[in-house]
Amino acid sequence: MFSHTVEYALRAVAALAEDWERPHAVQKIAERTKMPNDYLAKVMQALCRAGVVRAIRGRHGGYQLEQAPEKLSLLDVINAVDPIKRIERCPLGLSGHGANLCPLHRRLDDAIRETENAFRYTNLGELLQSTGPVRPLCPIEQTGSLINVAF
Amino acid sequence: MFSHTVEYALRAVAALAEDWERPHAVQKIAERTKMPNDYLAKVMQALCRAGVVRAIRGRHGGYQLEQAPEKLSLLDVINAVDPIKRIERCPLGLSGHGANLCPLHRRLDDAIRETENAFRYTNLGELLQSTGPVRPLCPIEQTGSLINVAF
DNA sequence: GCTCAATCGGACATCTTTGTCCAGCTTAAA
DNA sequence: TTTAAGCTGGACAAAGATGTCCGATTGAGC
Repeated sequence: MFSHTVEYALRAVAALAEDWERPHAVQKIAERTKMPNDYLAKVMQALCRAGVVRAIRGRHGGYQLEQAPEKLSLLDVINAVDPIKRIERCPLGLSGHGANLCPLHRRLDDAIRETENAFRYTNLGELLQSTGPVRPLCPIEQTGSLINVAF
Repeated sequence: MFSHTVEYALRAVAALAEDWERPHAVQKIAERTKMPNDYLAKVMQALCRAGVVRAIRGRHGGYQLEQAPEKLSLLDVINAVDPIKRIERCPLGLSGHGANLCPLHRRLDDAIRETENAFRYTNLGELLQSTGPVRPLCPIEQTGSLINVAF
């Protein structure tokens, strides 16, 4: 239901959010999040243009979140790379409807709106903090030991 | 959020549902629903293979719903052409997680599940019958007069 | 049996998404 | 000032989604 690009963007910001006040190189993020390096580079550029992350060029540069994870909603990230489009008007282009959708498109748009809201009201900070009965963080193997990361 | 193919499939079954006990030719459906004739033909074949509609070949043939509109959910239609995929396991392929999703993917999957349910519990019959304060059916111009159709 | 309307299904064209490659620019640090 | 790490952006390749075309096949009605 969501594009690869969205999935990648979310993984990337989740990785940045763990230590958001310093820059992380694309290559490091790519290793961490197991996605194609060069494609991630494009995604990061998009996130940068959208103001979600900041690019620090030059040696020891990289990308870092523009704001604290608590201030960044999942919807911000999604809309930065692959905006969720509500159904504004009759897709059949029937004249004289304006915003009056038929029952079918009303249902579809309702579902889109619910999804939009679910992501609007979830911020990155929550995801990092969340703990539950079932272990919430994915462990990842790194140089022999297990550490918790945010996906 | 939904593919063109899904949109087309839904329009098509909505058109069939209005008079579901007789076959409708692809060309008629295409005119009615304003979509490309030949592409619709492919979509209808998919719906047929999935058991949503029945094909009647030969002269005076066409497609008709396999069941009454009340028995067909929007999810049936969607899954016939472009299945909604839940997130079953960690997309990063991290070992040792099984069904334990991290908070990010849990959120994503929750949203997908909600969407799935919204469509699972809406049937075509409801859409045709629904009347509300705002006019629920799209009027479509046909040979000079206005008639109501289900989109 | 013949004809014609209609589906069937393969081939192909086009566009978008995803993924790759690389030369050039920027900047920290030696 | 030189070097190397790292982003920038253009070009391009591969794959999938969408759209088009057309001959083959089916079956109702004459």
